[in-house]
Amino acid sequence: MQNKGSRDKTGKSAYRFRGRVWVDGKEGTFLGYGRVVLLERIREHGSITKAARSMEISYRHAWELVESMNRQSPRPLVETSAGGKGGGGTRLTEEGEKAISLFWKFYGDFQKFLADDEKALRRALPGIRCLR
Amino acid sequence: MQNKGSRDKTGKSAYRFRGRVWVDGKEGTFLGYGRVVLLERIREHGSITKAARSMEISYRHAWELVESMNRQSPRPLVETSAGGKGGGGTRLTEEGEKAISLFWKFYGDFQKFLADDEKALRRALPGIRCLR
DNA sequence: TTTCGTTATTCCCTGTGGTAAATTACGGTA
DNA sequence: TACCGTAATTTACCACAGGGAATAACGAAA
Repeated sequence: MQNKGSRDKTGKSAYRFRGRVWVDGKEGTFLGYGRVVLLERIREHGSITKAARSMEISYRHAWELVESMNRQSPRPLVETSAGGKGGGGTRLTEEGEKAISLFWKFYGDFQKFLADDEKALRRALPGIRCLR
Repeated sequence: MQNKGSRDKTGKSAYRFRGRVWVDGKEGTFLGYGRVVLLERIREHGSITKAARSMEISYRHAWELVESMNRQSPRPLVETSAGGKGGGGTRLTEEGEKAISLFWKFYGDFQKFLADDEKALRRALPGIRCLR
């Protein structure tokens, strides 16, 4: 079968410039997309359990992410308490808020870079649409 | 133990802004760092077998990457021949050369973005060094 | 002291991406 | 025709990240 390759049915290039960004700490990933969404869900729900359910990840996984973030920050992004009223809970610290806004800034800049660079590369290499 | 968190022994922030970029085609990844290095090794060695060995990946994996790239391009990036003198071999096409230079341009732009944005974010948020 | 819902921890299971190895196909060359 | 080193393909196996379930720890309130 003939390979239509790089174009979709509209004739536009089917290639897309993609990527991911994250912030590394001393033991690997410190902040990434999923981690920051988790922080936001924790702020919203006040518990790791509910935050995990809302993201459809296991409590175990969510807890490990929280632990990893807290270990890599001089001050925890999240404070937990087990037992007590309502069984306990989890609350976002000021540090956590700052981490969220820092990451979204980074993330937003990156999305803009992707769009701009794709445009620039298409302009610079007219044949890019088919890698010609 | 006290969590030293975000600084290394020099007092500089231990956080690093990282990321990956790739080019998506119609069945997922089309070009990425490993794939492009593979293309270069194929150009250098003239065989998938030797290219794979030089990268310490399995022949199977290398072959799948080549297949995937060829399927997603209107013209193959790599041409293979089985049998014949020397048992056959693999050669990079003009299309393959273009793919390599396109990706490295994209990759280089991204590295620059990472450095610039890290600098900009540190300037914009003075407390970023400790997420303070 | 019992209850309750959460955090914290452990154990087992599984899907998956990959390697390793064996086998076949290939086609020039001697 | 036999040989050779590669491409192509199949099968078996393995490592491990993550899910799920089970259990303990916790501490305020009734």
